[in-house]
Amino acid sequence: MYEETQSENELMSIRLEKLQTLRKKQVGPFGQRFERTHHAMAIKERFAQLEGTEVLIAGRIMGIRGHGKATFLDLQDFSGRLQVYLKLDVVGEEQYGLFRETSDIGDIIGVRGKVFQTKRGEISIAAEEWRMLAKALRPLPEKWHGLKDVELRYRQRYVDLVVNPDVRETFVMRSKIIAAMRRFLDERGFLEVETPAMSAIAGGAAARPFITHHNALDMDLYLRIATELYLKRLIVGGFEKVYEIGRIFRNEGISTRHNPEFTMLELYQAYADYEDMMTLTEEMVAAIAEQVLGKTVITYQGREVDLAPPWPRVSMLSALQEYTGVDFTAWESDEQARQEARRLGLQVPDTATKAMVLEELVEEFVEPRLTGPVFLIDHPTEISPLAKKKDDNPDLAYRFEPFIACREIGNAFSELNDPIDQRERFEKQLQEREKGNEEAHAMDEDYLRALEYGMPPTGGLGIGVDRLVMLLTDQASIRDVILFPLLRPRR
RNA sequence: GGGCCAUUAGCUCAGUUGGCAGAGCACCCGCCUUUUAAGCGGGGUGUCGAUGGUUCGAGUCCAUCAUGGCCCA
Repeated sequence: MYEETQSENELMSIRLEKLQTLRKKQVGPFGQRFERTHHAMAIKERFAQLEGTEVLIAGRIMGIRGHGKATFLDLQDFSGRLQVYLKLDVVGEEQYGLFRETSDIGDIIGVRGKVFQTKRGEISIAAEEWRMLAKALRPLPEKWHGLKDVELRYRQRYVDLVVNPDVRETFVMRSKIIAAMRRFLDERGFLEVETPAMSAIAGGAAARPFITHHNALDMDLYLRIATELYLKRLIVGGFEKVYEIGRIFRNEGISTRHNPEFTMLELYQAYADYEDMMTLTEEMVAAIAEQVLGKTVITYQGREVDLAPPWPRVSMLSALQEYTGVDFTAWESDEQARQEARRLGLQVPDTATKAMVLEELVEEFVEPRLTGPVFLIDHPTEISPLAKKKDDNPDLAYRFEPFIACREIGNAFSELNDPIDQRERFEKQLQEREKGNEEAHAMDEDYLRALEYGMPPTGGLGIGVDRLVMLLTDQASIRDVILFPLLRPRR
């Protein structure tokens, strides 16, 4: 893909010749700073005041319409597009000729001129002077179909962003969503912190980590799979409300919902519980939607969802029973669980445990029904090794997962702050690991030591930021909300 | 990991039953001083993803591989 064909070479060599022409005329094809007075959109919006005044704008040429001794161009900057009218009489023969001789669609130029409106009503700049700021050596994709090839769009996102305005808009939205999230949390007294992305133990989630190596210490390090255990150490240390919006790395497959590196919000609030986290979640998501979209009713892939609180709470096991007739509490063995799954037409490996079967069943039969915003609550303790057991039923944990449009967007619980119980849970996870479950939790002695100093009762919440962005921007693939998603290197 | 689909010009795409490789935009040359998918006249710029195979002949049929997409695990 990156090697050039004959004709691509020809297209580029024509542009290189134009670049040489610019050099010969002692006009640099790659300019210096250019002081703009306005963005394109500002000129359109404030035309009434600006008409007749001189402005300086800069941007990429997205269209050229030549008319002999006059030329129209479309100049695109971050705000939008504006037409520039280049007339031989006004700019003079030399400047006009140079433009016709050396410029192409894709070039970045600066223009000084007066604001006016054409006969047809198009707000434009009548150029008095133009300057090449960056000569483009490669041609842009076609002007009205843009760049459609999905692979090229991801591999050459810079081109995608130049020619597909909706892509640019999605990433602007992403930025606004994260800014709104920060604002919401900051206003509530949460402190933003940063914890290690590399450490000797990767904990806080059930996932396989990436391994890297530190040369000076001659030791392997893991990239984090969650920020959880460090953030809770900070609660031990006396921070009462903390959050981190951080890059997480999980060594797993790639799909429309998974990228090996992604962004997660995790927050912890001392003296709170999962009920508080549910309230916080619904208020935060609704507030973000309100700030970014101006409303709480969103449409995701053709389905309308209202994010306004409160969101219903649905117990995981009762939902399962309702939709499948299965009673998890009646399972006495892994074998029985597997039989139930197979009876319902699900393929499960012979090594599947009760917990694994439960997760399969929920994914298959419950999640597709969770259209509205809803909290799926009270997960079995054995699949929630960091969550506090329920007082009235130790087999269940104070845990929930928020679902919007059938998609899990987070995970939260009343944090387990009993170091003795936590040690037992870790030990169980170790047994899992010995049985071959590579996603089982690692033992973290230092985390246990921290709990042994005493952690207040704490509510914790994790939100998949990319998935939230997908929902609010109505994108079907996580790759459409990550600027540079992971792809196999070409060749 | 498995199934299905895609890969043809810089971009977006046609390509019939196996019979000379096509269009639009972009690009090049000429004309054109308020156009806007500007227009008019002329020009095709290609390792048909790669490698094998079948065939007198392969973009087209077969096999393998590569990359991507969708679905499943």
